[in-house]
Amino acid sequence: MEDKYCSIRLKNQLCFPLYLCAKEVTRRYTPLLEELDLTYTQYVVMMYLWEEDGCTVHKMGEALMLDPSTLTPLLKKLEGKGYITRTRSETDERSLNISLTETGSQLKEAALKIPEQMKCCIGLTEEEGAQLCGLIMKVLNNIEDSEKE
Amino acid sequence: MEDKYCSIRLKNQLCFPLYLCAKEVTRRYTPLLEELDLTYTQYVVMMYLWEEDGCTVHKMGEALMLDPSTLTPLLKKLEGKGYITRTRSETDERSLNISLTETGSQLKEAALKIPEQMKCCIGLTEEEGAQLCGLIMKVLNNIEDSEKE
DNA sequence: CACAAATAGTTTGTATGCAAATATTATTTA
DNA sequence: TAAATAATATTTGCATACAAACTATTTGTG
Repeated sequence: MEDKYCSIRLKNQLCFPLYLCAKEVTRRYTPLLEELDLTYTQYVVMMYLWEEDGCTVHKMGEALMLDPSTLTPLLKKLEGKGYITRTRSETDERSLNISLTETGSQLKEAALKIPEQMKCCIGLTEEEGAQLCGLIMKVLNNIEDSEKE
Repeated sequence: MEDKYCSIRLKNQLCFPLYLCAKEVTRRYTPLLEELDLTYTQYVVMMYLWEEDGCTVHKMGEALMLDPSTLTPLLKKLEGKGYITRTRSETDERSLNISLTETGSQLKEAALKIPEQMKCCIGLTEEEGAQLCGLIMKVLNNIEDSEKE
């Protein structure tokens, strides 16, 4: 006999393990990042800055898909730690330039060990990782598309 | 020439698209769940209750991997909406029994349309979905194992 | 040029999430 | 059985996240 409510059973939702996995991976980062005095999101922001030093809040938000209202307090915290500076752009007073301090820049060295440690925790082969990443990107793209509808 | 900092580049992190994907999927649920007056996490809790009515906070937390300190305020909100009741267990005064009200139970009907709508947004084939789910479960298990170390 | 519209950040309000500390009740053990 | 321990939920503190409202600045337009 077919269960009418089959579709709404927790174990039939893809979203739930996805949600759990992201949450647990993030949680697993926490103790590793303690040494750098960074939270997970702060770590992501720093990774972005190590590649795009001097960007604006807006550009960072686009790249990381983070709302400016999420970034503002987070960037102030990073400024408080002495990792970045926040200065109004001279060419456009609306924009805020986010730049690494010497300390923030050098933190990159200490951060090098993090990916290695995490790779062990996640424990996928190169191939599985690529496969997972591909599927995730597909979902991400589909989600964005479905929003325009 | 090999880049020393290659491993720490944002695009080489598996965690980042995973984090983004979960976040975006959750965000995508929000407008759909508005009709049920539920947030995403509240929806997950309700799905659990539709299968495990009368459970305790502890048992729910184990199953959903949510801290009791996350569940307490959330369950109070669901109680405020009239979807559940929270009553001390008679056999063990430490435990709290979470039960669906008639309204909460009937909400299941309206919720039936949610998975269908989401499946479209996510846009994976049956096979891709299963593959993604398998990989995610593998990561989840590895993470948990790595914690015992 | 003046005013409307757009852009960039900030603030406020609501909802997670987890860790650590706390309170209460139940169980174990000496 | 009295004291120590364990189990369960709550409270507190901190850190995201996003939507909506707001401020300041810049750009587009009649």
